[in-house]
Amino acid sequence: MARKSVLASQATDFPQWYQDVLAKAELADNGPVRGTMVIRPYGYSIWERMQAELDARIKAAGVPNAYFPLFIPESYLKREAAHVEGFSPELAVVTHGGGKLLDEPVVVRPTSETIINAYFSKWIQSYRDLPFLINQWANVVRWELRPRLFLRTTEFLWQEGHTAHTTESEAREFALQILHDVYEDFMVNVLAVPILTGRKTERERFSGATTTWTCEAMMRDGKALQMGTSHELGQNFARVFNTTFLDESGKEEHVWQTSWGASSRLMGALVMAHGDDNGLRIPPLLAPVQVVVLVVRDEDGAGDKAAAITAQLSEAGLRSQLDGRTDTSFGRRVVDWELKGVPVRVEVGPRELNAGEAVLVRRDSGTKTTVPVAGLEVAVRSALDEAQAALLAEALERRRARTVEVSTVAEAEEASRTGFATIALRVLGNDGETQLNRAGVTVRLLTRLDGSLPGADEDGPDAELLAVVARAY
RNA sequence: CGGGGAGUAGCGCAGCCUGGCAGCGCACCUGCUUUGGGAGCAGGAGGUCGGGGGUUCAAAUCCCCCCUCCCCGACCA
Repeated sequence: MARKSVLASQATDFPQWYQDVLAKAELADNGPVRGTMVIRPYGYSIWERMQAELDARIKAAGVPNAYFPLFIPESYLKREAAHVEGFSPELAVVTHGGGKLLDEPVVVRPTSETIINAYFSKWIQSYRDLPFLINQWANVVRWELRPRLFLRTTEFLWQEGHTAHTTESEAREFALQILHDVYEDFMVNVLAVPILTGRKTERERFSGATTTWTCEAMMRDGKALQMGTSHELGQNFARVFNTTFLDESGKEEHVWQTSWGASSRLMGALVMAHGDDNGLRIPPLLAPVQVVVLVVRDEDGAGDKAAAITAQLSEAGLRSQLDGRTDTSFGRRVVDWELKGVPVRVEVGPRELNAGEAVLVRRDSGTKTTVPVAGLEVAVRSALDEAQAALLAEALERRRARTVEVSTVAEAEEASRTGFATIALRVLGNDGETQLNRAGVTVRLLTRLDGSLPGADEDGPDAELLAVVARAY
């Protein structure tokens, strides 16, 4: 009964490990059309947890949900020059409908700024209507040249928020509020993934935005992943869609807008930020199943006892599940739950029964402790709390260890082989960014020297900014 | 689209060079024994060998064309 490895090891072949774990943990499969993805029930249950956590934060920011059409008139996209230029190569365009050639092709939304603005201009009349806030949960399509499950798929799931405000500063404030109170809070406190927040460089900015704010994290292979973005759109879309309002003095003004999104890519972040050679490690606050109860051997009523323990844990408010299988070897069952990353495992066998105990195993550390069944929920809860904190601490430490300050572009390129590099923007410059791009390295974000967010206009040769550069997914 | 690798059972692969009954491991089904870290034995089912064309008595194998997937780039959440 020697243990065989189920997954490729991360150190040997990280991309293979990623594919292995998606399959073995039953998260997703490739769809039949290149770049499409089937999200399996276990994977989807995790996504639903992400949705629930994000949605609650979005609502707390005062943004209600709505739904806009999948199909957008092609002409809408073409109105905003930078926007259409940014998206045209990745659009899916429908030319036929009902068996006939369409007069005007419709595009499958790559994002919904245009169609939402068409309705904002209809609904917004007065400063009294502002701020106008909308979020939608939807699928979008961007024809990808190089798809990867969750990280970059042709069709993906996301939420996209769209807001309109009376002033630029109010719009900026809102974009940053979403960045911090929705994205950063969720990513750090629920996903247990430490992130850097900052501003995108001009070439990394969203097509049609004036400023893009981003959340970037380091994966276990040292590469960066953009986990969410919040954009200031200025009046770009308002002008082309004529989204105006009458201000208090009766003057007609264009609204100032934001848009912001986080996608099913977060699933990839979860896998690559915490997963180890034994499978996923899901942070307890996110986990759809927080604790699984296993019957080691169904003797002396162990099966019944395990069911009772599961009920006990559920009643205590823990997301619990009983694995009552007895036709599969114990080792197999353990490996299954490790692959799925369930944070805590409770093992009940004849040995513990007599003593009124159970074995509690933490997935993140592998730590095993024997605890009394009476009050088990307290021990489980504290194990979950510790695991949540440990995953965040581990990820933070990895990022710290793999981030180096450099003072030349060549050093930045070298450091990007294993992690992040920070370099003064003044030293990097536009040419340095080009040079790094050629080597497959991008500027992930810009911050002030102390790591705080720069102003949206804090730019130019005088700005004392720091660039964080890395290879990215 | 450029460079590299690979398509053979659900998954992982051998067979191809040198043409001659389509195989192995895991998974699956049945039975028995098992169950404290991927159980054992016995029996069984499962294949247009990515697709099309060609050469040949005979093609997974040789030739031509096409398609798909993976890795590294260019586009991007």
